[in-house]
Amino acid sequence: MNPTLTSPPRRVTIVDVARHAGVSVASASKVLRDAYGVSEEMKERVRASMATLNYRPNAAARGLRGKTFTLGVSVPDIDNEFVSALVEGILSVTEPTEYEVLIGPAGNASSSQAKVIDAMVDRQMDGLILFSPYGSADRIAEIAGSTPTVVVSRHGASRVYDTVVGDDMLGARLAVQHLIDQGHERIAYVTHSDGDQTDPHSPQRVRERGYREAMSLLGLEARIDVVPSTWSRTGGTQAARTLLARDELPTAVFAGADVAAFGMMNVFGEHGTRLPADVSLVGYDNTSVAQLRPVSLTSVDQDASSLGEHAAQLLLERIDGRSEARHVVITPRLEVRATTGEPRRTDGAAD
Amino acid sequence: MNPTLTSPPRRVTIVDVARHAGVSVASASKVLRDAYGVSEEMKERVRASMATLNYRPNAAARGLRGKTFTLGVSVPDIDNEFVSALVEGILSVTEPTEYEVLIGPAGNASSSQAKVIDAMVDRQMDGLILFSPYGSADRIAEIAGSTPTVVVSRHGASRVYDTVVGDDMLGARLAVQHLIDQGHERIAYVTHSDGDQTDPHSPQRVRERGYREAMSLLGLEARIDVVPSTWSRTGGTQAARTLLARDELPTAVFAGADVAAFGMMNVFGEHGTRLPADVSLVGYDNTSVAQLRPVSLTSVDQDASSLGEHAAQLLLERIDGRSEARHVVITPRLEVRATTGEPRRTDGAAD
DNA sequence: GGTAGGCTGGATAACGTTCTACAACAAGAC
DNA sequence: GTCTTGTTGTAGAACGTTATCCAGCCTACC
Repeated sequence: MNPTLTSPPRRVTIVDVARHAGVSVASASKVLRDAYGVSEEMKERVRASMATLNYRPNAAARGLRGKTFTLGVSVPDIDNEFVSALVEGILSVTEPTEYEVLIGPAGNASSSQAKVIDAMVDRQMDGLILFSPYGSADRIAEIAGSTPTVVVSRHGASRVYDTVVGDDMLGARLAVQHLIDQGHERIAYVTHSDGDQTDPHSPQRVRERGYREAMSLLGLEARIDVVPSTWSRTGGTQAARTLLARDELPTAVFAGADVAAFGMMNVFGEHGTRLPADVSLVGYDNTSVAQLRPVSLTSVDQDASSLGEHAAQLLLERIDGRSEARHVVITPRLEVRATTGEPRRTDGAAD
Repeated sequence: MNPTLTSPPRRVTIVDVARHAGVSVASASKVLRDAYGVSEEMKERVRASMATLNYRPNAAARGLRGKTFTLGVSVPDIDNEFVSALVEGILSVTEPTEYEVLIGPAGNASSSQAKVIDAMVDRQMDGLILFSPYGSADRIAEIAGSTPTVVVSRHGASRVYDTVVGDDMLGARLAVQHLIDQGHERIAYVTHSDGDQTDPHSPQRVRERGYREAMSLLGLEARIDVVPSTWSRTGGTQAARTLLARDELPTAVFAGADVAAFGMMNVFGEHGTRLPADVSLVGYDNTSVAQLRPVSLTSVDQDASSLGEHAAQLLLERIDGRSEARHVVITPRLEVRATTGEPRRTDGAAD
């Protein structure tokens, strides 16, 4: 069948298209790019040749001179419901465009994150969406200097890149307020202490500030109780074990992320600690697992999908040439479910 | 600071490295690639220059002649726990290598899948891992002809690409056998009917065959009951509604995927249908959500992470030059949890 | 009827790498 | 001393595209 039996048929290039249409390569390139200076008639002819030859431009070659039409999304772990929703939002915006989205699994170490981001830059991607990146703001700014960049879920505005964040201060306040409204006073906050501890712009730190502020505002500063852990299922199990090892369990726990809350649920379940009878639990992100009926976790919703849409929108604008920075803040909302209720009356005043 | 104030500093290229080290570009390229014909002394000198100049090769340019050191993983939806585990397995193998993994969100339509796969080929990726692809076997073979390819979770061996699959026949049999052992007879199977209906190699079809065979083998062919739906949370809710609308609920449901089972759990919960008292439920994939204590779904485990490891391993071998195809089958295992139990005695013989 | 200007189309030099072919040289064999 | 052989380094042509310039040609205007 194939004239040269051994090797696979060579890919059709723009040269083949040009020859087939009887025009120069330059002209073929022009119609491919919709550039100025080609007659309607020629456009049609070249387009027809592209179709019959089944031509697809080589993105690698394109990248060398022009654009790659590729957007990179770096995420710490894809094993995160929040990330799925975010990506879905991004895709809904990019789908009608000619851009392709590729996701880089960046891991939770700042070194592996840097590696993935570098890899995306090295592949000449046209734009980057970084989800909750660990690197220093300077490093991000440096990258943004050469490649349009939008940062998601990391506070701290910049002049050189755009940001899209949920209002984590408010989200934390909503969670704490809800618990206090129900009569809780001993409310613990489970934080994420991986990555860059000192970065005041990480969601975990901002949520912590929201928690502290809400507690203080309601006269509970003495009860402030921050449990260091990580926002993962295993982090949650560890945090729960830490709490259970104490003399007295707090009456409520605000886990900074749903995943951590899930880990805690497992441990509480094993120990016969009931939710919300023995302890109330609030998560963050309102992932689809939290919405599962057997789980029914009270959680702060920050509309990941809309975060993603905004991010993609901003990125496309950046690529189109916008140079002043924009910063979008999404307002979170508390979704009350079955894991929160009134505290058990422990001290004095029996039933 | 910057000599040319406006534009960002030009990237350092191999030409800069060569000049800095006082050698030719060709030689610099040789040490970069660890190619034959360079003295130790020169290697060191060039490596030093690369380090001081902070040189990173341009992957797009590399792709034009050599390799891009990029592996593409196409997945229908990343909002799938199984996929997360798969990717994790892949990364554990590729991490020590110089290859970078990028994930393409391919969606559930066969058109969008094709688009993503094309995009990866166009970007000159060195190898492809396709998870549960929809396209025809011919189309996949065509791609595999030009780019090393490993197909995951799609049965049907090929001479031109490798495959890694769970033994879905066996998995289905394990699930059905378990239910029958507990005394069930009216066991429904919820299948996925998106995509290519006629493809006998899709997991849904193979699991269906396993289900039918197990039922028949135990004399229950009259009870065979295949519920068409989709393997997603909403698919599950629809399937559950369909079942509830019948005169009589089956005593057990084998959902072909955990996600579908989750959707069903929600609906059953709303309707006061208890698990397993009123109906037993078995999933497939043993996702981490199934393992969550409040969920505790009985499920077939096919060790996604090991699937991923095998796939990555095979792909690296392919890239290294292996040309005969290899096909790996992973043996699944049933994980019994709280959603399965003896059927309620409905007919005759009261307590 | 000359010429300025607007359209079309094409030549051609990049872009940053790889890799083949070859040059230069040294060392050993006769 | 010449010839072979082996080692180390380099020139330079790809790879597939983009984008800048320039050459025709046609029209319209003086």
